[in-house]
Amino acid sequence: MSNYRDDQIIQFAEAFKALSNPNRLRMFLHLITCCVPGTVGSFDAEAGVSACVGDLGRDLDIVPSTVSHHIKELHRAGLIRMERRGQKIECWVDPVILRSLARFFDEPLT
Amino acid sequence: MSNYRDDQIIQFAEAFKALSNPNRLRMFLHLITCCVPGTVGSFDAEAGVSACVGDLGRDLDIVPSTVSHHIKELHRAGLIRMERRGQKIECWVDPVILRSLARFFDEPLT
DNA sequence: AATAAATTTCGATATTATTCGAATTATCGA
DNA sequence: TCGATAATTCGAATAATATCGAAATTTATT
Repeated sequence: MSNYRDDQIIQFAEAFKALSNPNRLRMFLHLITCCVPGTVGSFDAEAGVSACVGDLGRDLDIVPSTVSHHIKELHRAGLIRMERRGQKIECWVDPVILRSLARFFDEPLT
Repeated sequence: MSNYRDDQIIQFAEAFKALSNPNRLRMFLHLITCCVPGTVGSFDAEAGVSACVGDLGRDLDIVPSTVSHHIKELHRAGLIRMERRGQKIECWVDPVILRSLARFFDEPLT
């Protein structure tokens, strides 16, 4: 039937579950648009381009502990990577899974 | 930030929610691979190529009422279309949303 | 009209998810 | 070392989801 193994299907389902929450999806889009996938945003406080946990929760009307929880979910699903830089923890989108998700929907059309 | 309006983000989140259940994702993949998106599968019982509700539940170890529920979810999320043909109800993938989902992940990479 | 096949609806239950607030940990700067 | 900032952990309340089985509906066949 499908070209994917069952464990791959499970993995895709996990990714979609992570993106099924509107707030998590907004965070993911924030990361996608604020910096080139695979890289953390440059630290320009003026331009407001950044990607730490606190920034991702801004404009979302949820408390920090909830933001933290959501980011952990995105990370568990393999969508983002995280790294501590001083007090802040930087996040960025994993370009590999982004590519595989694009192919997931693109392949059947080509 | 993102290129999408908030109502579009909500709509994407709905689509991802529908695909977040492994059984629903398998059904979706079944539809994608059994027939060209936008068309129902040809009715060749020999080849086993078809896309009615009963067929989608086969090999999935879930009862018909659960299959029906899942298909309704896929339909509510706008992922598939359905049409009655006699006793059976045929399903096929909506090519428009498939394209928009592909772009969702493809755009940031290009 | 009666039966069979395909699907849906409904109600129930068990599991999982969302979000909060309080308390805790980690790091930086004075 | 103290205080401030950033983030996490934990427990709890509420809401949503997945799945089943029984009963009902729709369509085709005899």
